[in-house]
Amino acid sequence: MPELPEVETIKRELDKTIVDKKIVDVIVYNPKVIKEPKKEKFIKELKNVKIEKIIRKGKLLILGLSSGKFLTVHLRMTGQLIYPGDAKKSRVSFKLSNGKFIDFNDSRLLGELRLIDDWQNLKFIKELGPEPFEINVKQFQEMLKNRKTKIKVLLLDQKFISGVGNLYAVEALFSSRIDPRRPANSLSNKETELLFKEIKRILLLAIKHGGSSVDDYVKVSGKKGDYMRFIKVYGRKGEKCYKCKGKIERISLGGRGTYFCPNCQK
DNA sequence: AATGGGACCTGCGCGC
DNA sequence: TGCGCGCAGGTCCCAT
Repeated sequence: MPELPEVETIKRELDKTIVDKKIVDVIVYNPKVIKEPKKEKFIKELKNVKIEKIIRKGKLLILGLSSGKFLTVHLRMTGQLIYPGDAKKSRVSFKLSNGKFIDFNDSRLLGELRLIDDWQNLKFIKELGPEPFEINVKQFQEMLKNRKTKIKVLLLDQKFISGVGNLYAVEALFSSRIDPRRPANSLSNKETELLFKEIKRILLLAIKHGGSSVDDYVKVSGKKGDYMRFIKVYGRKGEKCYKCKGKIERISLGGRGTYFCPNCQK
């Protein structure tokens, strides 16, 4: 699932491949993924427009265009951006001035494309919490102080902190040895400090390795990320904990699958 | 504020 | 083998 490291990986690849290229045509195979404006206007306003820069905010990609508008891309679960694409099984394909395509694939159709005047006015952006790299440990501790929500659920809340998804939340809690069910305000200063450090360490390590290809995520090149070999608990229900040889359990928290080692995480 | 549920979606893996 | 079902998770939305 694309989280901050996966989206950042894509951002960096787009910087190298499609920035400064012009969109000459837009082919819409499934208009469902276009949230605004309507398909016809979407196509018309993207033609003959240059892609000037790529911005990432949390898990959202924002393409700055020469028209002054912005194309936002949220991959949700199964979205992919592929370059060069084949414009065959995509949902929307953008033909560039060099004749190549950048494809937006999305098997589950949960992804979102928007062509808008000002991305900073998006509700999603206005409500977005800070990224872990934008705050210090004191601020993180302050944010947790009065929250009774389970720590795992809070880490997934993009309004609280942005960029962390299910996989990295679970991994950070494991390496911090914190039980995901603990109320956020029950964590000691020492624990919150460790957790904060581990979140940042794991996100950075995952960026370094091009993200985790556990579901549909692939890089813009179509190649898989390489973080899977660092995964300690995610998806390992019933398997042996690498640390204590105990059994990894899977429970549901906030409707999300949550993997942890009951022996190591207290 | 916390919590739990459904909705959106489709492909996959499971049990029978 | 084939089929139906539940589940996967990011986000929004609603009810309590």
